[in-house]
Amino acid sequence: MTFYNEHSKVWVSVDCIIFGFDESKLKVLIGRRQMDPGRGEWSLYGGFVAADESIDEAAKRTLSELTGIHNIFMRQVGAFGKVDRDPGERVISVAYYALINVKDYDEKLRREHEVEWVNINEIPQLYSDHNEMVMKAWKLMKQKMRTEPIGFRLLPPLFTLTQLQRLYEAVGGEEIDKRNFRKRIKDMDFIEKTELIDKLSSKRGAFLYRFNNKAYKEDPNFKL
Amino acid sequence: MTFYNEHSKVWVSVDCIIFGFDESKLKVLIGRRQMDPGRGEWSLYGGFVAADESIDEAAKRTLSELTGIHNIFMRQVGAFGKVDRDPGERVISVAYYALINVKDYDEKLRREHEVEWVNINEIPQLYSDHNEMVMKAWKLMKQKMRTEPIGFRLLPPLFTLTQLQRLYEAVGGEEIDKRNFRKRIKDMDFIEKTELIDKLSSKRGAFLYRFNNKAYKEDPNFKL
DNA sequence: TCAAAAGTGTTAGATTTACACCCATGA
DNA sequence: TCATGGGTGTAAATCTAACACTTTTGA
Repeated sequence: MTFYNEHSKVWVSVDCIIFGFDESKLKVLIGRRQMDPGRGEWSLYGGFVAADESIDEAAKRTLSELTGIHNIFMRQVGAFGKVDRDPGERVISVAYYALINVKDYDEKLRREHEVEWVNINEIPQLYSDHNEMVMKAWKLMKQKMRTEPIGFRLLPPLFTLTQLQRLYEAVGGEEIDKRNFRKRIKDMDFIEKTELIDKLSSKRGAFLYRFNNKAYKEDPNFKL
Repeated sequence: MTFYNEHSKVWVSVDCIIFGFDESKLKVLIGRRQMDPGRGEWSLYGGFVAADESIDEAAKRTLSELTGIHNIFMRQVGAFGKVDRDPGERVISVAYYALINVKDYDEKLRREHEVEWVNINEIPQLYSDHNEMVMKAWKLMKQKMRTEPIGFRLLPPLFTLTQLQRLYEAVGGEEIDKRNFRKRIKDMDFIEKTELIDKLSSKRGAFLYRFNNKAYKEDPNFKL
C-alpha cells in the first residue's frame, strides 16, 4: 500500500477532562505529569491510542485505568494538532470530557495515581495545550447540560433539589432563582421525588430526588 | 525519546465537508474517490496531515487546493477513529466543515477536481464513515448558525432577504414565517439595507442587503 | 390582466423573570 | 430562641407564533 507511505505517521493520544462536583463546585481531575517531557507539570490524564483500538476505546480504557470505573459518560471534545504542542515529538491528541460522581472514585486509587480534584475556576497552568482543552470541554459540557439530562452523572443516585441547583449554578457560572428552578424541575416527570429525606445538609431535612432514565426516554422534554 | 516508541504511530488525514448554497438548497461538495482503496466511490475531499503542519493547516491547505479559495471559514467537526474505518490502513481522520459562496468556486477548477454540489438531502452512500461526518458537520453548523452570523459566508456579498430566509430554511430543515423572520432581521443593525435592487429573482425587484462585520463586532446581538 | 415575488403589523398565547415570606429543626 | 437551609405562588414583562393582504412589474 505504497500510497499511504508517501505521508508520515504521527502518534495519537487521548487526554481526559474528568469533571466532578463537590461542595457546590465543579472540579476537574489533574495531576503532576510523571514522564518527560514536562515531568512535574500539572496535566490532564491521558494515554496513547493503540494500534488495535479506536480513539473512543482508548479514551474509555484510559478513563477506567485512572478511576477503576467502567461505563463512564464521555464525549469527544475535539482533536488538538498544533505541530509543537508536545515538546517531545509530534503528537496529535484527541480530548474527551467525562462526568463522574466524585463518590464513585475510590480515594485510595486517586492517591495512587496522584491526581487531584481542582475547582474549575482555579485550574493552574497545565502542560502543553491542556488548558485550552479544559476550557473547550467545559463550554461543550455546559451546552449539552442545558438540553440533555447528563448532569445527574455528577450527582449521587439520590440528590436534593438544592444540590441539583448548585450543580447547574457551578456549571453555568451564574446564580439561579430557586423558585423558578424548582418550577422547571416539577415540569419534568422523570425527576422523581422520593419519600426519603436528606438530613445531612440541613436541620429541617430535604426531600431526595432521583433521575428516572426510563421515564425520560418515554418523554424526553428536558430543558434547563 | 524511547517513551513514545512503545506506542504505535498512525496516519492522520483531514476530510472536508464543504457547504454551499444554491437554488434554495444546502449543498455539499463530493466527488468520486480517485485512489485505492475505495476507488470510484462517492467521497468527501481530503488529504493527509504532513509532518510539518498542524491539523488546521492541513485542512486549510486541502480546502484551498480543491477550491483555489483562501481564508475559507472552517471549523473542526471532530476526530473519527474506528480501527477499520479505512479499508486499507489504520487512518484517523479529522473532519472539518467549511462554508463557501458557490459563485466563488471556479467551475473549471471544480470540473478538474471532478467534484459536484449535491443537495444535503440527496447525499448518496459515501466512502467509509463520510456520511457520519457530513451529518455531524451539518448538525454543528446548524447550531452555530443560530447564534453566530456565519451564514453570510454561503451568500454573495449582496443578498435579498428572501435569499437569506431560504438559506436558514435549508439549513434548519423547516419553513420560517416571512414576517417574523424579517422582524428579527430589522433588529440586527449589522444587516444593512442598501439602495440596490435585485431584479433577477422577481419582477418587482427586491432590496439587497449586506452583512457589516464591523458593526456586528460593536454590537454582536445575533439570534435567529 | 395576471402570475410571481416583495413587502408590511397586530394580537393571543407562552415563556421568562423578579420577587418575599413561612417552616422545621438542631444546636 | 435563633440561625440555617427547605419550601412555596403571583404578576409583569418579554418573547414567540400565527396570520392576510397590498404592491410592483414583466410577460
